[in-house]
Amino acid sequence: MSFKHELFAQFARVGKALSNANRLELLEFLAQGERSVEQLSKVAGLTVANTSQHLQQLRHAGMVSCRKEGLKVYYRVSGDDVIDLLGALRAVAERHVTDVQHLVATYLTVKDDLEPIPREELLERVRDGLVTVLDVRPPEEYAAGHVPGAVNIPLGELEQRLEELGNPENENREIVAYCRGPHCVLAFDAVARLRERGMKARRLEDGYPEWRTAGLPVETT
Amino acid sequence: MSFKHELFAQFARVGKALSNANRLELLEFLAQGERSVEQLSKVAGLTVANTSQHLQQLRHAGMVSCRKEGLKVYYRVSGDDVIDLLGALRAVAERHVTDVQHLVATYLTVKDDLEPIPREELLERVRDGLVTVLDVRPPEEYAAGHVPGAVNIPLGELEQRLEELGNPENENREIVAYCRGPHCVLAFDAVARLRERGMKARRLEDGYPEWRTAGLPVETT
DNA sequence: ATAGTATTCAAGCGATTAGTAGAATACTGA
DNA sequence: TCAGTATTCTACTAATCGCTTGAATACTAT
Repeated sequence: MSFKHELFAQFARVGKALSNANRLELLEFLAQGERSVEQLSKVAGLTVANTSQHLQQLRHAGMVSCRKEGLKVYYRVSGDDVIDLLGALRAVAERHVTDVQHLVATYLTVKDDLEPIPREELLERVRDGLVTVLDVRPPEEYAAGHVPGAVNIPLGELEQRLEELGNPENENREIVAYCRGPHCVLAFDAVARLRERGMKARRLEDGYPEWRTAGLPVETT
Repeated sequence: MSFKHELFAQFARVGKALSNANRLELLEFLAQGERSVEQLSKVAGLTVANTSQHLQQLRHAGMVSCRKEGLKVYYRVSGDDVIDLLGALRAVAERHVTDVQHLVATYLTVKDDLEPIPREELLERVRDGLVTVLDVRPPEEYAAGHVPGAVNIPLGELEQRLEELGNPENENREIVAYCRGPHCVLAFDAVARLRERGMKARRLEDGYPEWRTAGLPVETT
């Protein structure tokens, strides 16, 4: 009978790792690919020491692994099952925590208007050459892996680099934007801006990590 | 940008619900079906007040719902996505927390010897009438739902009621036992005992909640 | 060696959490 | 109405958690 108790205690250790907003944010960044402690601390707005401590908690919970290269230590999620877990967590929060629905409704009012496109559908259209895929994440994240054929224009440079997207002969070609995940605001923003310019733009239903773990093809460099 | 932070804070609320061993145990029982506060407190070995408090935390995280009937309040998981989340948590713990592997190896040394059978395979064999399915959970849980055609013999009564399983004309008929979930010891025990008697017994890979949420047929009463 | 950099460790604080115990609430049946 | 029962609420304590600060470690380049 103590076996059972021990087992639940170990499961709870993984649960604990998920019980803090900053750790979840770190995990989401790690889901994009390998990152150093310093990068992570910047992006999450935490001190380096604090970030390091969170990362070690995640490591004890078996959710991330690390590798040392020279001075730097690079962390990564330790398997696709971790990304699945994050997805399941998100799903429950979205469906059952009314505050999340409220938040999403408040900040992403245009959510339904953006007509998100499912992964499989996008893949088909890419194969048929019907769409231009736009990756609005920072170049480092794009370099670590992206949807095949996607054009990388970080959100901040979108306005200046519009011509990279447009095909003069076919100005109504559809653009599908994606970013880090289903709640990342980058893609929402991009679609809104493109539409302001009269372009036909939609959003991928989720982000790059989900694309990759779904076993769909990816491209690097 | 505060949107993002708020969102992670809400996800963390769900994570917090998963961060305590007792709450996870309560959730596992709830995954079997509806239960009153008193039942839950008994089975988890907690005081009623404490159980009630845990349940309310789970409710605020949107993981359980409740319904009042007369004096009693019945709790239940608020959707199949919650069961998926528990499964994902278990999967990560099993694959990455070495202590879990150690625990399982120590207490369930026979795990591999029991040749667990996957859900789909069992369903086929049941259809072909090749196996006898044995549900070793308590009668209340059996009544709330079980694998079609399964015989219910709680573990404690197994030795006395062996004849309900055996077919005199075909003593080598295979028996597949299942219980609450992949780490519940009931089915392990049952298989071990049946094998001691020279019977051909195996274990279902996971338990009843997983069977049900996989969309496989269930039977009640 | 030495200086510089990335990360981890250790100690300490305020805030949060798990649990207990006892009172309060809500409902049922006599 | 009143007694009995299931659940929830309200303090309260001990333990844990998140974060900060400053020192320690590990590695690189000069």
